[in-house]
Amino acid sequence: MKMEDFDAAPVFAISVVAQLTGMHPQTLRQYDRVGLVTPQRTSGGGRRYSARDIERLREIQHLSGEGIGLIGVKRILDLERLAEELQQRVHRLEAELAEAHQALGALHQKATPGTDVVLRDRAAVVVWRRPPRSTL
Amino acid sequence: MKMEDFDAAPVFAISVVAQLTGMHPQTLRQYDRVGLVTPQRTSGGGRRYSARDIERLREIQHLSGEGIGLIGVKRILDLERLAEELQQRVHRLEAELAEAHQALGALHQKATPGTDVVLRDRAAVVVWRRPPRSTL
DNA sequence: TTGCTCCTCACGTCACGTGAGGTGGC
DNA sequence: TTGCTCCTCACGTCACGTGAGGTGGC
Repeated sequence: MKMEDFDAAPVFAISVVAQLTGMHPQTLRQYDRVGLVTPQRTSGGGRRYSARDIERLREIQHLSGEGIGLIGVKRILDLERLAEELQQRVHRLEAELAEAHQALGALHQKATPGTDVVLRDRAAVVVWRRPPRSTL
Repeated sequence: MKMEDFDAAPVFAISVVAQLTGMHPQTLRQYDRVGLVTPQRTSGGGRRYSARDIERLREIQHLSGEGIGLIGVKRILDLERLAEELQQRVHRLEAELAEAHQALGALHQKATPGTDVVLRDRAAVVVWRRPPRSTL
């Protein structure tokens, strides 16, 4: 069982979540109604919140405390998630570039004298063959 | 003179902006007061809006029309700008990686037989030297 | 049964757009 | 002067949190 499963497990009743977060149960139901935090349901209809739900509630609590309305909160959470994803993608790409850069350096030592390597910025790489002098 | 200078030139009086955007002059003053859109001022104290200001006003108009409050709008505009920046950075990095990738391919043809190149995913690159068989 | 849950309806507060009212400088 | 600008104060509307009131299932 992966850790994510624990985070997503629907275990907390609404009263427990209300105590944990200090939020009014009606507020939690309202958030559910507008689709901000949608807990799982028991067969009887009771809400069961996961640890991830609670974490999201805390983020909402923070933004709402700054005076931001629910529609705005939803948009902001989406945008923050998007920005986080992009940030990670940037990090991954930078690592791959550094790797390629290193590989190029190593390979260059093995290349024939007729080939040259130029590094632009930190990472951009260009390869060209010197025109043979004999033909000029 | 660069194009940016035209976009940032403070040329529109508040009445003109109100007509252009269909917004109430008082609303524009309110946005100024809370720091959402801060136009330049004439020496007499009059507001002068730039084309960029008006563009920002239209974005605000759109978000506000969805029922998002001013504080939320400010946060969202900032986040959208951040996401856009990151997106461009991703594009640039991907282009650089492709360039490095191509360079590696070209260089590889010139490399000595003792060196090898491995491409992971679309871009990750690893270089290693085969262990000499004679020593095993 | 008791304590929890569900739901809807309603009220208070606050944000925000809009207007009035009075002022001053091109 | 006329038309524009500035500002503050105030009102109406709406979003949102909170509460009451009545219901049903472990």
